[in-house]
Amino acid sequence: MGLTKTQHFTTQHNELANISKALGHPARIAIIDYLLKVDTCICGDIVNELPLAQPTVSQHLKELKNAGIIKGTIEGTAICYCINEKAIETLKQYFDTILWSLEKKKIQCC
Amino acid sequence: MGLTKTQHFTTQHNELANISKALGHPARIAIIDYLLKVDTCICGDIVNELPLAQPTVSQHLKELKNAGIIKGTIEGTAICYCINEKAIETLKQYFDTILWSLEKKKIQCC
DNA sequence: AATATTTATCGTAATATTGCAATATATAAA
DNA sequence: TTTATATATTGCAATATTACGATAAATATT
Repeated sequence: MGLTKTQHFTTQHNELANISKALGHPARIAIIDYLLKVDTCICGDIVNELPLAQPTVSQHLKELKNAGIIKGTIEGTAICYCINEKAIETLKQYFDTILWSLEKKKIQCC
Repeated sequence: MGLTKTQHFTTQHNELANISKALGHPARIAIIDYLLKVDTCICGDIVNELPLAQPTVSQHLKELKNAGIIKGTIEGTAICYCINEKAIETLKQYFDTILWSLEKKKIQCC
């Protein structure tokens, strides 16, 4: 098979899974790291920072963009990529909620 | 190829990617949701909660366990699964740091 | 011991992901 | 207009993931 049964799960579960999946590759984590490090948003040199060929980097950027984690706008011949704060906020809140739930339960059985 | 160039990235990047990857499937998000919902840690009925066959659920549980997101101990004939707070804490801190970095930069260019 | 119950593992088919060379596209500079 | 530069797309090979039937393993119950 290899085909996720997306339609059998809730929209919220699918959305969270999609964002997480987009972060599920070291290259994409490295891209985010780099975007945070540089001062400017013009990020044409991401390719030089990563140990991957240009088409591969382009593909990873596309996936991050599709998942809503980064935003990109054309700036002449370069592309301006930056992090979409909203997506990070969503994830942070999700994990905050989990931690809050765990505190409330106070069951430490395992 | 299909083979991630793990060795070309930092340990931290790989670790974050691994945890994120483990969350990158709606079934695994649903499992976490259920673990938070139930009061007891004995979770033998996860299979009945999910729209997937027992071997598939078992496989997803294994992945969550390998990534350190859940912990499981044998309780007689059943297995006691629960969330590993530490893993969630790691993720939360990661996103907290990102948000904090974004605030500091205050560049809203895209 | 025999049976039931619960979870794990194996094997396998279908699909997805990763990575890159080659090429296309699109703008900037000469 | 030609050339250089930057990014995207296509096509493809290698590997990974998803899902499940069949079966194994391990304990509880009778």
